Amino acid sequence: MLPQQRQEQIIRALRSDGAGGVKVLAERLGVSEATIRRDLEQLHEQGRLTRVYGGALAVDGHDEPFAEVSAVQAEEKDRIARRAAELVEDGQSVLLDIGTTALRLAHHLHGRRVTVVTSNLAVLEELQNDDAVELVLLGGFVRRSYRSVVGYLTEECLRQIHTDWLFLGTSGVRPDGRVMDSTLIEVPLKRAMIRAADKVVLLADGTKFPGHGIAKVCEPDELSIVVTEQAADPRTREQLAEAGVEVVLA
Amino acid sequence: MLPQQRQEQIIRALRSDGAGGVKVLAERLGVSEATIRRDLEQLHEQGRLTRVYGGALAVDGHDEPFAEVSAVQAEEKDRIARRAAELVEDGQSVLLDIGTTALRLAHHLHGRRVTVVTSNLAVLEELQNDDAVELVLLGGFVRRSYRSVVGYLTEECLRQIHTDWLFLGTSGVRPDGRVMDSTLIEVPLKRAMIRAADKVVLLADGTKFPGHGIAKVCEPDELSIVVTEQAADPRTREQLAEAGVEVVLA
DNA sequence: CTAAATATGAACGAGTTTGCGTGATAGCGT
DNA sequence: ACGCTATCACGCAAACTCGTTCATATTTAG
Repeated sequence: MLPQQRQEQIIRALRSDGAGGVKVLAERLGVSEATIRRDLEQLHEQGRLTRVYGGALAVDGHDEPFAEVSAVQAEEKDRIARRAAELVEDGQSVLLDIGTTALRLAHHLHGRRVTVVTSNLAVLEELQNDDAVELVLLGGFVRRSYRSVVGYLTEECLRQIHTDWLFLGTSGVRPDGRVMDSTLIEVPLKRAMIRAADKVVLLADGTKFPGHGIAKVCEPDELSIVVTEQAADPRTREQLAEAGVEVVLA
Repeated sequence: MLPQQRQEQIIRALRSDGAGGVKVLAERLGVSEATIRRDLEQLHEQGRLTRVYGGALAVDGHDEPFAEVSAVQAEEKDRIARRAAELVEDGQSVLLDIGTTALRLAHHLHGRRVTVVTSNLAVLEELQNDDAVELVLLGGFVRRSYRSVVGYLTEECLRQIHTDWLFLGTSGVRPDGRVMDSTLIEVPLKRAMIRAADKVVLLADGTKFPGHGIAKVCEPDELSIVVTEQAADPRTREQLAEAGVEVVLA
C-alpha cells in the first residue's frame, strides 16, 4: 500500500471514529507504530487532523467538501502556503484573505511574532490561542457558509489599517494575468485589501493557471509576488513576469 | 482510549446528567479516581465544567471560557439573562457587550429572528451556527483572555451602526446609581456602545448592588432599563428609579 | 547496473500519563 | 464544637508514548 493511500485510510478512520490511537492504527493498517507517527505528523502539518498524546483526533467542525477529492492538491496548497509564510519576517503585519488558502497560511504562522489582520473566522479560530501572534479582526456581517465577515463595515475597517503584506486567494488567473473571482460580494473587499497593504501576494496552485471567474479582482501589475508551483501554465507565468510580478515556485 | 476522548466522554456525561461524581465516572470509564480528578481539574481550567466537592457540574450553554462563578450565581445570572432576552422583539437589533453576562443573553436568543451586533467572541461562537440570528461582528484587536475585540477599530465600527438595544454588563453599580467598570480599556468602548443604541439595558446580579470599580462607564440617566433581582440593594434601586430608570426584577 | 532518494522498522533515552499510598481537608451528623 | 467518613492533593513508581537515530529494504534516476 502506498503511503498516500495509508494516510487517506487514517483520515477516513478518524472521520468515522472521531479519534484513533497510534497502536490501533498501526495494527489495523499493518505497519509499525513509528510509521503511523510519521504519518500523523505529516497530516497534522497539513492541518488534516489534530495530533494528541497517544494518537490523533479528527479535525473538528467544518468539513472541507473538496478535501476528499484530491489529497495531492491539498499537499500542493500546503507547500505554497508554507513557502508564502517564509516571506514574512518577524515583527511584520499580515492581512489574510478569506478562504482555505489563507487558513493554511495561518497554520504556518503559528509561533511567529507577527500581526495578523483578517476577515477570516477560520483564521481567528486557528490563531486564537497562539500567544505569539497579535490578532486583529475586521468587523462586518457574518457569512456562515464562508466563515468570514463581509460588507461595508469590513471595508470601513480596512480603510483604518495598513499592513506589510496581503495574501490573496483566487478562483483563477486568466492567461493575460488578470486575477479573477467567482463570488461578486468579495470583490470590493479584495480591492480594499489590496489598497490596505504594501506588498500583495497571490497564492494559486497549478489548477488556477489559467482559470476563470466572473469578476475581475485586479490587474497583474497590482500584484507584487505570486506563489505557485511548477505545474502552473508557463504562458500565464510569463505574462505575470512581464507585468513586473515576481513569480515564486514552491 | 485517548485522554482527550475520555475527557469528551466526561463532558458528554455531564451534559446528559447535569452532574457526575468522581467515583461514578471512574467506574464508567474504567480508570482510577485519581485520573478522573486530573481530568476534571484540566477541564475545569478550560472552563468546560465546574468542579465541586465529590465531582463536577455541567456549565450551562456550552463552552464557557471563563467560568469562575459559583453554580448559584450562575443560576441567578441565567434568570436575569432570560428575562432580558424577553425584552427583545423579533426583527429588532441587539448590541452585546463583552463578558459572560452578554454570553448568557446570547444563549437565550437562539432561534430568534434578531440581528446581533457584538465584540464578544464567545457570542460569535455561540450564535455562529444559528441560521435565525443575523450576526454582525465588530472589528478590533483580539484580547485572548477576555475573548473579545477592543481598540479604535472597534470604536470606529460602532460609529457606523445603530441598534435598538444595548445590553451591558458591569463590575458594579455605585450606591448613587453610577455604572462602574474595573478595566479601563473597555470604558471608551462601552461609551461608544451607549451612543450606538436606542435603549440601554444594564444586566446586574445582586452582588453588583452596590459595587465598585475604577472607571465610570455612565450616569444612571443614560440607562433605560436595569434587569436585576430581589437580592439587589433597595437603596441603589431607589436611586436608579429616581433617575428615570425602569428596574426589572428577574 | 549503480547511486541516490525515499520509506520502513527497531532501538533507545526522554518525557507523559496512570494508579496507588499517604497525610491533609471538606462536608455532615450529633 | 466534635468526630466520622468521604474526598482531595501530592509524591512516587510503573507503564506507556514520543522523537531521534540508525540500519535495512524499496523505489527512482542516471
